[in-house]
Amino acid sequence: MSVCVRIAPSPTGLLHIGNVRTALFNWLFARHEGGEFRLRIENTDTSREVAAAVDQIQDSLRWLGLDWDGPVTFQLDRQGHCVDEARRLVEVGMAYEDEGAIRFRMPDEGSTGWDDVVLGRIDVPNEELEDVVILRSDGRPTYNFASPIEDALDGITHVIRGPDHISNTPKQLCILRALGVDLPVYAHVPNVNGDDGRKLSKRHGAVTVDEFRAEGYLAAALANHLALLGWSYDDRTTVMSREELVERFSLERVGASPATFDYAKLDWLNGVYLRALDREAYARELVGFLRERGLDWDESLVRETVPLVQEKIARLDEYPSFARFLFEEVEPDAVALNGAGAVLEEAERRLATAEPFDAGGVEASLRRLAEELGLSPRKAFAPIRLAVTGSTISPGLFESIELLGRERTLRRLAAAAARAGRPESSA
RNA sequence: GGCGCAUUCGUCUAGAGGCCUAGGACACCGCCCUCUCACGGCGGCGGCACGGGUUCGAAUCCCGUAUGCGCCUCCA
Repeated sequence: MSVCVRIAPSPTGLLHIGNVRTALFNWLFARHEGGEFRLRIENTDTSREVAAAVDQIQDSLRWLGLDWDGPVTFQLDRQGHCVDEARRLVEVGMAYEDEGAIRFRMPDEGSTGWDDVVLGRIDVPNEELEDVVILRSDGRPTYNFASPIEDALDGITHVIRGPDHISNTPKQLCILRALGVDLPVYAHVPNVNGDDGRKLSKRHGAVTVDEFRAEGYLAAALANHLALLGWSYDDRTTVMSREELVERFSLERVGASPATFDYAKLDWLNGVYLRALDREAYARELVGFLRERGLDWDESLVRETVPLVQEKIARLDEYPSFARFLFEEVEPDAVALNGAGAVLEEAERRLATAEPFDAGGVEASLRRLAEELGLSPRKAFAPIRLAVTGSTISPGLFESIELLGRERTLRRLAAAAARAGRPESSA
């Protein structure tokens, strides 16, 4: 039988990364099995906020590459069916009216259990199961009724969801049995927590897909990292492409204990992905990122900087501060420049005539300068870097100067020299 | 409070009774490379929550304790 899974977020806000991880597991499982992955929105009203959240959810899934099969379905659209089923259960005596609402009659004896793919066998004594409300007095079905019915309607074969649903499962199982439909397989995957062991929230850092995207993470890196939260392929494989994840994923290897989201590891992984990109792909990601940031820096120059920054930054959002000097004027800290006047003037004098004015030519010229002034390269280049890039941290100095061009370089060196003063006159 | 689930280095994890002197990765520390920052290389620190069993043998099985989380809504 072909596999069919679903992700069923409620449109109450932006897609939380924990739900995204669960969505990813569903998607990986479906793709691995050659089955279907569906998107169902558990909406209970049709307000404008809901419509916006629905778009948001779809954008997030699409950006991550989690494509779904078939149309997006809405819980609200199938209320009628749920109501019919509730009435039917009342007619056959498996449910009863209680002050206007309808409750499902849970069995009193025996137990209800299932073989959870992740947790193993779980059995719950039926006496602990309350007669749950399946239809509210206003006629709307409740979650514990609508959700399993829709799963049945959609032909869901595997319900892969968060652990907060474990105690709902026996109730849903009883309802499904009363309805006489096929039972799905359940897999309750563990939570993703913040570093304090609690639910991941804003104060831990980015929590929605949008936020990760805005911080310059690559979709493939995020997906890779998320996949490793609660699942692993073996004892040594960390970096896996989307294709490899699909090929290797299995529910059997999903662990039972909750994971803590490790931002530092994501940064490292993102760097790995960023460095692996070819120049064109990197440029595309970078240009797209800057555009979303609202930075209208010259695209062709941005593209030229790729070789200078690719190995240096782990997140795209590090780019602006790292390469700003190529697009905007700089203001080196005068105190840090103090006493470097001689070096700066000499650098200006030599670079005025250095040929060719490319990274190699500039490097040869500046190294000679350092040697002749009796300075270590480190010492000699520090003030030059500061004068030219405005920072003590920058891409390679010589490549940066080449890109900046002779004219702007000389101007910055002169301006810095004027503010720097001579070593003996430093105050 | 009741019920449920979980518990291996700081973090993600490997481990399905002997392969474990518990492996890998991130982080951290040190050294090397080096024009800064990164990258890369080498090395180091560091863990089976606790207590009882079972067994010739337990990180692995059982029981209990502790801790964390979840559910106990006419929320989803």
